[in-house]
Amino acid sequence: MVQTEKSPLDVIARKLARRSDLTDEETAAILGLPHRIQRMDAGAYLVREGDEADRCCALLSGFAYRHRTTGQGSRQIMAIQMEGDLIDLQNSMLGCADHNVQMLTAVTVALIPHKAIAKLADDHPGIAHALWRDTLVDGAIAREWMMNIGRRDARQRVAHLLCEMAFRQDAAGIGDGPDYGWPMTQEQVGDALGLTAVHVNRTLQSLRADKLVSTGRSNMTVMAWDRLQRVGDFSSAYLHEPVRTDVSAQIARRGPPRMVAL
Amino acid sequence: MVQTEKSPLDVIARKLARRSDLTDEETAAILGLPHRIQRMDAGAYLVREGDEADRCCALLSGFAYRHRTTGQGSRQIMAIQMEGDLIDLQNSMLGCADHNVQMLTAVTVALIPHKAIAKLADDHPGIAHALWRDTLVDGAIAREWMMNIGRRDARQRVAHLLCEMAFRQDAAGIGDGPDYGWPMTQEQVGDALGLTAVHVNRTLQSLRADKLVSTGRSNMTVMAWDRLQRVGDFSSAYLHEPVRTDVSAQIARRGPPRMVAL
DNA sequence: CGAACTTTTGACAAGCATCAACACGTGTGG
DNA sequence: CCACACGTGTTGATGCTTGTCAAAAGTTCG
Repeated sequence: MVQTEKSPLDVIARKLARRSDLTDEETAAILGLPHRIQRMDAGAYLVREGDEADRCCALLSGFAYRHRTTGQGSRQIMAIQMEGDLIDLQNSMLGCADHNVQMLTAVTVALIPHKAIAKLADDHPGIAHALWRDTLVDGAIAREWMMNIGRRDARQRVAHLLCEMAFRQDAAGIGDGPDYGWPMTQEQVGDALGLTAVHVNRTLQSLRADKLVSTGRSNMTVMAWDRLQRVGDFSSAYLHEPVRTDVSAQIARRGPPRMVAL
Repeated sequence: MVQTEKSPLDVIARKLARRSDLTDEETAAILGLPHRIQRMDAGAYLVREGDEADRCCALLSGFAYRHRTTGQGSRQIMAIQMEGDLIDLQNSMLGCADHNVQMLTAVTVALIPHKAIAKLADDHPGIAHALWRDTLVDGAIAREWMMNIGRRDARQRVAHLLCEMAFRQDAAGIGDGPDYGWPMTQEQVGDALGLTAVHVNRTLQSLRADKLVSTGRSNMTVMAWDRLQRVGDFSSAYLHEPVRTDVSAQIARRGPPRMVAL
């Protein structure tokens, strides 16, 4: 792989390369994308529903989420994004934002004009393919959430979300042993899972009482990965991450890894 | 537009052209895709979860659906597909099927090797873009379903699904006045909305009693489009169909159109 | 005409929502 | 340094929406 002296977009290239093969030239093209680095506070909006979205955002650190509200004002969180994710491809490529993108924690992002991305895709079929795959996986995750919300009870839903957050952080190389970031309030968890905050609270207490996991302000610790996985009916297939013996396989076999440097 | 003597793939090209501009050359390339026409019965599987999916399927007539089951055996239907839809792009482009694709009615499909589609996308940036957009819209629909299931009550959910079915059939040019195809059993509706068949039954009865809609074996009639839309909290924005004065706008203004020839 | 689905009905149970307080930690300004 | 507001987590009491179970009625099709 090309070793361009640590472009901030490196995280993005690596994320895409996890699921698609990129040539050195393609990697270089991604790293050369015009962008503006920016810090944003927790709670800040990147885009609001209805906006004309003309830029796309690469998350360099921190967590963000995508959500929408019904006519009656209840909110549905549709996705959690983390380091390396290209967020708002959905909105910016379709022109008009059909949902909000908001920061969950303080973050640093790279803002990229959507035209530059479209051009990149036009010039490099391999990148077009990689971006398409990224969108396909995004859809797969959405379908899994749909199943989670539609067909599992509260205990399963919460456990499933915990599993996804842990697994994805490992895959992104930002997990730390059995400890993971847990940037959501219980109200946000409720809005992601179709539950009320009160019920999430009780459900989390039950999971903690069973020594499956412990959750704190902004961190969680997975205490029994395999049991948590069973309770949450979690299988990582839908995330379409390559199976890596160092991390994922280890998780699958016997719990969160001690962590392996990337 | 190129008038190639009615290739069966014409429906597909038209669907893509609804949301993306295609040059004559690109249209011709789509129509020239290698394919095999096949009839399938209601209930037949195109792909099962876990299969290696190496072909993609274009729906030429009839309805299909995509679904998955939890570890406990309950089913979640994730999408309904109709004439003109490219189904199983999701599975075939990711290699391994993460959900089932099954026919809802008797259908005719065109089976296309996924490699031919990948090559088409590589050779024609405009087509790559169109396919990507199609996937983006698929994701937008998934998010709307997520919100429907997670944050709306049974009455709203059912009404919303009815609206979506009607609207999409109009957009695809297969609607007929206030009458539309309604290919789902109440159990399937339940599995799509995260409800039980029994509750769907009661909910449909309530909607019928309120003279919003009438549903029969395989058809439905929208009796009060604007009220149904309000009850279902339905706004067609997420479908990202171009606003056409002949059909969509008319629906938005005063109910299902008398139908306009395409 | 009978088998297999579907739709419909009724009685009852349960999971989750709702409402309302209270506890706790954190940051802010006096 | 304390007082206070504010967001978040926690608890309890209560009730409604929806699920469950079971059976009957209607439909489709060989």
